[in-house]
Amino acid sequence: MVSHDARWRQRETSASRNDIVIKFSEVVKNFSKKDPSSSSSCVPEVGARPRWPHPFDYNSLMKAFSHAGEVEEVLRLFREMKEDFHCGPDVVCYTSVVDSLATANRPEEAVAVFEEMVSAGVIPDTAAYTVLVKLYSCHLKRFDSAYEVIRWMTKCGCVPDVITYSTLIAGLCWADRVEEALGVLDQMLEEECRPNVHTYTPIVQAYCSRGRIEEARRLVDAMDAIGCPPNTVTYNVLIQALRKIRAFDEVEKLLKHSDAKGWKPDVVTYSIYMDGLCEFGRADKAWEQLQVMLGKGLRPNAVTVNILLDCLCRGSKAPEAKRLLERSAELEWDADVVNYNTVMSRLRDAGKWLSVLKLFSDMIKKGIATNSRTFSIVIHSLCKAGKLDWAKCIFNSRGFVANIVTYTTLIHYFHVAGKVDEAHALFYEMVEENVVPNQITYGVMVKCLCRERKFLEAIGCFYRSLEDGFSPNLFACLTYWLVRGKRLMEILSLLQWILRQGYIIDFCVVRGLINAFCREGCCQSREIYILSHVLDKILGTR
DNA sequence: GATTAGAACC
Repeated sequence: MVSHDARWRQRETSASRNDIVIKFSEVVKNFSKKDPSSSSSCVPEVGARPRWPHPFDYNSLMKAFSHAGEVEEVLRLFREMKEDFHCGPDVVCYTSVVDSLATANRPEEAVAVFEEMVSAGVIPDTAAYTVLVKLYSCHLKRFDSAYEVIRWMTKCGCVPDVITYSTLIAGLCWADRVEEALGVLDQMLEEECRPNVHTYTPIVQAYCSRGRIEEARRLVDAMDAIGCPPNTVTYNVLIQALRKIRAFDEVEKLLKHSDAKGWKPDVVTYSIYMDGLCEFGRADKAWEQLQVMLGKGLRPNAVTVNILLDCLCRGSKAPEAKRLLERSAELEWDADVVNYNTVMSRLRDAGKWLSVLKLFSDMIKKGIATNSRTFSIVIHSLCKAGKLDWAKCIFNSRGFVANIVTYTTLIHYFHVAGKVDEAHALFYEMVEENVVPNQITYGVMVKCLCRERKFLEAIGCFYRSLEDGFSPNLFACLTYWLVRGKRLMEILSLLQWILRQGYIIDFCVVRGLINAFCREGCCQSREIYILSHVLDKILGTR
């Protein structure tokens, strides 16, 4: 069965499927009918049209699926290549698969495929080892292993190149180990491996994200001096940092001198700048930048449009944002699902459920693929307006993909409306549908059960939530309700159990408990004794 | 003809 999450991802990536189909048709042109009885060789005769898909073809397809985040398709093609066509993957194909798995955060499988390549007698090249470095450095932050891969590849006669080192440096920078990254840069220079703009930009970014703007500025200037001029991406990183500290004059200065410095601001540059202007209440100036962009022949993309729509919504102009979205085709804006979700969520917050429904209908008419987030916004909007029946009706409609947020929203509103049975039924349906409850869902359920004075069930629900880790907030919520229900003995045994498990009860939990006890007036005879015992347990004073 | 590195919105 396909999980909800996977179905959600399919919707999220539906736009990129078109690209895949185009690439697939190009590849298919090179394929003739599969003939399992003929020779298994995949190498065409000289001058003959290839009868079998070549590793090139497989690799093009695998890259397209990998780019769209469809790792299962990549793996299916990889298996097909090995089993159906008996055409052993070469180092390039193995590298694509390892990279795809690493990017999809499936490290064990990535390493297993790499090992399979070595066992199959395929010799890894620099690109293959670099993907392993990326896995350990950028994804797992296991730098000892990343260094080990570099030593190992060198021993095998494979020289690490500028990409290998830049990848390692990027990982170190993201892990806030800038000084160590600078050490790697020195090592590169010692080995006469010339750094490029990809090597320096992550370092500029690390300085920027830690507020070390002056060092970032100096490095950008130094890059020019050492013959590795910063490019648009480097400047975008710097501009993002300047925008955060509201140094808009400096951003203007950088843009003004861009020609002289040899770089061209792109749609990302203007989007960053406009987003900063919007965030700090300078919407008019942001819209001016849109004109500047258009004047340079740069078309706003979906991200730019989103920044502007969000800007309107923040300025209490959500209805205006809605009108722009509805006219997006005429304005030649490529409105996407995120744009609609942004405006719809703001309209939902403003209680404009009818406008939310109108935009939802507009999306469907325009053929813009909706996703779970869209449905959650629509459902939430209807629930907020007290239209639970309509919400349930849309929820039950065909083609609807509910996720954890949708379920939790509905459960919450059923609970608030006192429709406890429906709330419970949805919770069980969710579990049956393999949608895993999160701490927010458990919080709603605990409240729901406690309101009905089903304290033991609420405690059971809390124990179940521990599969997802201990949440002090959820624990505080449960104990608050137990105090209100005067279930002091239950609190005591729960606390004993929690402390035995080694979970940490923080200050917020203790304060919440004390407040709850005070509110309930638990200061008489036997109760005050139990209360004192409970507090001693928490504070470890007995 | 294919493989490895950096930036913006929700």
